[in-house]
Amino acid sequence: MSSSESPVQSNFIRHMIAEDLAANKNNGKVVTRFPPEPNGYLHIGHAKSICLNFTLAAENKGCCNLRFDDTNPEKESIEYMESIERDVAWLGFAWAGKYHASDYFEQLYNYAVQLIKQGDAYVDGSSAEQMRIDRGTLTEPGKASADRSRTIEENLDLFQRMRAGEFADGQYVLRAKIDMASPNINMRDPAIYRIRRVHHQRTGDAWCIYPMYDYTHCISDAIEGITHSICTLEFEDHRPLYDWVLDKLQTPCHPQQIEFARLQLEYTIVSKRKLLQLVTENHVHGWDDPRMPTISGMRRAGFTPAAIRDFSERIGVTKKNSWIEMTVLENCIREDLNESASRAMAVLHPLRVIIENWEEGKSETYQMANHPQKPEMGKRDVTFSKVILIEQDDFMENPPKDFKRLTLGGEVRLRGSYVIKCEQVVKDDAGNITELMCSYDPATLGKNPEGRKVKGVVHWVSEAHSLPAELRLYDRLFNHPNPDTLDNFLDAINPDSLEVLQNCRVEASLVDATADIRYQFERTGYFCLDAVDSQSGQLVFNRTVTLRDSWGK
RNA sequence: UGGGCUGUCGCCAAGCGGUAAGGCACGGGGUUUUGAUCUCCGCAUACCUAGGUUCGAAUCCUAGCAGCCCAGCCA
Repeated sequence: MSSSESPVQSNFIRHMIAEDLAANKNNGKVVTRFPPEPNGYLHIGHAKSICLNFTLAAENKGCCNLRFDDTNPEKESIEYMESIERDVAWLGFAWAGKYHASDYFEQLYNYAVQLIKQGDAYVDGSSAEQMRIDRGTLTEPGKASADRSRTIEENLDLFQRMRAGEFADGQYVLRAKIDMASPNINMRDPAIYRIRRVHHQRTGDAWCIYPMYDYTHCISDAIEGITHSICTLEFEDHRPLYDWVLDKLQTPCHPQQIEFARLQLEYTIVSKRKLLQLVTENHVHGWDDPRMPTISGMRRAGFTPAAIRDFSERIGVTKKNSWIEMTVLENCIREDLNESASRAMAVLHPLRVIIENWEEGKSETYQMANHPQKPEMGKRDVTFSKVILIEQDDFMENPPKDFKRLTLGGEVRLRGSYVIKCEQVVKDDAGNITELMCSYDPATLGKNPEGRKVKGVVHWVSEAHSLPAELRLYDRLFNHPNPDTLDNFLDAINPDSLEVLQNCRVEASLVDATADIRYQFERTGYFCLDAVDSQSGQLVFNRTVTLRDSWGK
């Protein structure tokens, strides 16, 4: 991990683990797991969980497993599993073991049989609708199903026949026998197995009954010897069930479930359902669209694993629902890229500048530092010639008072090159500025002009020595801080979340750009080559984030 | 109105009875051939509220108030 990452700070889970270690609980071991359901792509919220689980294990000389919670084949797929593995690895983490809840289906079945034998589970023929009614409400206790008193023998027989496929989907369900009057609704005899004739991506058609999350998760944790089972707040009410199952069974161990608040980031959504909707309804161009808060989208946008890890550490871990401002994430990527990105020059909206007193056909090539504070990052060639391109808004005829760039009759420094002075503005019939006629001061290459101060610095490329490129400028996908609070989150989509600039010109050194090299296009932002659409001769760059701008363009 | 959880600066967050860390944001100064970076300074007599215990309370007790989660054969 890069040294730019923040030092670790205390949080309640670190405290708990430290106490467990001090008490020699779990023989001093720390084993965690990241347990995604493969029903979508990983997003920034998952990154928080991934970083938490892997980091906690690593800093305590423990290990962390990757476990797919694949108990609902209706929504899951191999494509999602592959993307998840790719993203976790990309974030920089190595799992100790890669498991699937489906690896445990046989054991899970045997444990269920055990529960039935103990009188702790029963087969219920109630319809889903009836079960819902019998469950009661938040303020009223539930009612027992008639099947609750079925004998153990009958339950055993029925459950075995459920597995054998003798019944229709939904005809029976296996329920834990706990307490229909519990104030905690999760304890009112929750279903732990359902009949579903769905092809499973890993077990094929071997099973027609599938275990439910609450029953599966705790046992999977126990089988893997997980010590600290970290999950999000909404599972807090499920902890009594987690513990109940493990208390009833002779599992290898009894992990401790710990809940923390999931990430909520302003101006984004992390609901898998909504993310999927953005993709299927083409509001974005796929799961890896750089505007998506998915790991794959952020990767394509140019985010670095180190920045995401740093972000996860900075936002902290608590049980408090909170909203993180976008600036925190932006600051993380800027901080990392400022250190590591090579500088280059790119002109987004070109304006021709003719250097009148420069000899026709002559060119000069300089070496420019790839990083102003890091000479070890080397240099690159940049060529200057008679016709150069600067940014349109780096010139103003009627500038505001604090304008530091080029004006008619004014001077400006061309970054890494000469100071030029604007002598004349050339316009077309419509009054649009088409060209600037300028002069250069030959005494200003590598040194300041004598007797006067030039405060503005502007980036540029030589028209003849630059390359055409498409630049994609991304802005936040939503223009509302919390789209989820709207009746329709799609109403919050920012119509200007993507601006495609087709006529950009970038310096020649960028022919060698690859998607994994990050650049700072000086004065405009951090960019990287688009991994999907860029081709040699047709460069496409994605803007990761702008530079901080205290002047406010 | 059942149960669970949470409440420290605009946004995060440390703090665990000894007198409010840090980050982001914001405001101001300096350096600068990126209006970037870097750097310096400022930014909660105050910890949801009200009582109480204590020499001393954000930390303990009591009572309120506010917010979040739970009634899938989803996870």
